[in-house]
Formats: sequence, C-alpha cells, structure tokens
Amino acid sequence: MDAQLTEDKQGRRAVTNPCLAPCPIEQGMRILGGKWTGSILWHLQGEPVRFNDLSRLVGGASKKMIAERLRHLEAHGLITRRVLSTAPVSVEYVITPHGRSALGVLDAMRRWADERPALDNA
Amino acid sequence: MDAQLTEDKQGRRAVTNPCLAPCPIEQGMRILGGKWTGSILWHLQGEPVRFNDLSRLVGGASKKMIAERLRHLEAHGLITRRVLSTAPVSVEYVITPHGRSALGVLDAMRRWADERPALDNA
DNA sequence: CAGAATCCAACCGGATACTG
DNA sequence: CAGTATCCGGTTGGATTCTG
Repeated sequence: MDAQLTEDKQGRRAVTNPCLAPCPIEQGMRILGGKWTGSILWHLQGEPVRFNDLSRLVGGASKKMIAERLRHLEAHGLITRRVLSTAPVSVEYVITPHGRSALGVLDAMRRWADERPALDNA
Repeated sequence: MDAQLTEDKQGRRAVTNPCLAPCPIEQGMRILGGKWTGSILWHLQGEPVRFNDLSRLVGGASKKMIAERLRHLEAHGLITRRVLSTAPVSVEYVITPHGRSALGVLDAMRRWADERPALDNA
C-alpha cells in the first residue's frame, strides 16, 4: 500500500508502486471479511464453543458455511479445533492468541459501524 | 451481536438472541470489506484523486470495479464526487469526514495484517 | 477523460440428504 | 454430534467494446 502518484514537468502522471493485490488491507479483509467470519470469531472470544452451538449462535448461517469458515480460521491460525473424547464425539473451537489479536480489529469495525451517521439506508 | 448461550439444570443448551444478519461487524464489513474498497479509500486519504489515477493506483482492479466501488462509497457517504469543468471533463473523488473516520478501522486492519506471524501461506 | 453496457466464466452460498 | 457431498441458482468480477 505504498503507491505514489508522481507528475513530471509536463504534467504527465505516472504511478510508481501501484497497490498490488496482496496489499495489507486487502489481505486482512480476505481473512476477516468473509461472510460470517467475524461473527464466528466474535462468539469465540469467551469460552470454547461447540460446532452446533456456533451454528445456532451465528443465526442465518448454514452448517456448510460454519464448517468452511472454521477451516479457514483454523488454517490461518486464528482458532484451534479440539476434539473431546466423548460419546457421541464433540468438538470445541478455541480462539488462539493470534485470533484474539484480530478481535481488536473486529471491535474497531463494530464501533465504527455503530456510531455511524444514520445514512446507511443504502 | 449480543447472543447468549444458556444452559439449564439438565445441561440442555439454548440460545437467546442469535447473531442476526445485520450485526454491526457484518454491517461494517459489507461497507468496507468489498473487494478494492479499502484500497480505494486508502488512496483518498490525502489529496483528491481522479478516476483514471485511482484505477492506476489500485493495481489489478478493472475500471468497472473502480466505478462500482466509488458509487458504493459515495452512496454510504464516505466520499464525494466532484466534477471539474475542464476539457475534457475530469472528476475528482474526495474523502468525507465520515470516510476519514473509517480510515482508522482500515489502519487497524493494515497493522494487524502486517504484524502477523508468517503462517498465512494458506 | 470518465465512465456505461454487455458478455460470460468462476465462485459463492443456501438447501437438502447422507455418514461415522 | 459434527460434519461431508451434491445440486444449483444467484452473484461477482474480469475483458472488451462503446460513448459524450
């Protein structure tokens, strides 16, 4: 994200360092911005939560989505999957320190969206 | 985002207040999280920028996307479109105070994505 | 220059059914 | 319980072409 717009004596514009795809903002957005991702992580900020409980907590998301986003979060090291030896088997998802650091970003997002001038009817 | 997981004496779980779709995080994400949206707003934090310059600054985005996201940002009051009476016509995009408030969120996102433990090969 | 219009392939995500 | 598998309509977004 260090693109610069320069201009020569003739007033011609050129760009050095265009903001290429893996720019930090886009990168972060692709990790935290997926549908339901924020909500899921949010619900894990306290105690570990089990799969079906999560799908109930995140109203509206299909189990397919929950599963997919959980894999995604795990792949990025934000959560940990923990299988409990019970019958029937139960699985807990736990937030990692790295995942916890993301909650700050999510909360900034939440606060921003909350205190917005109510013109977001669009 | 105020869902609660409760448990009765028999250990049965129930959820009150599931996290419904318009939860603040998701809301904010739908506004700032669209592809290229962050980058575009980021590049407007200084001086006003013109359309083609923007599409050059945000490397990889098609003009169609730039136009679409610009209208989106304008609809949400984050930027302003300003037409300059020149020949040929030129258009500037300017960030609004509200848009500027979003930069804080974007920067939190950027910093988080930057200082991450390098395991995001996935 | 600043877009709008069109086309189309790829992906997303919901519904449903099935499994260990 | 905790998923996976499959189907499938809707949306996304890039490429290209056209316009005032």
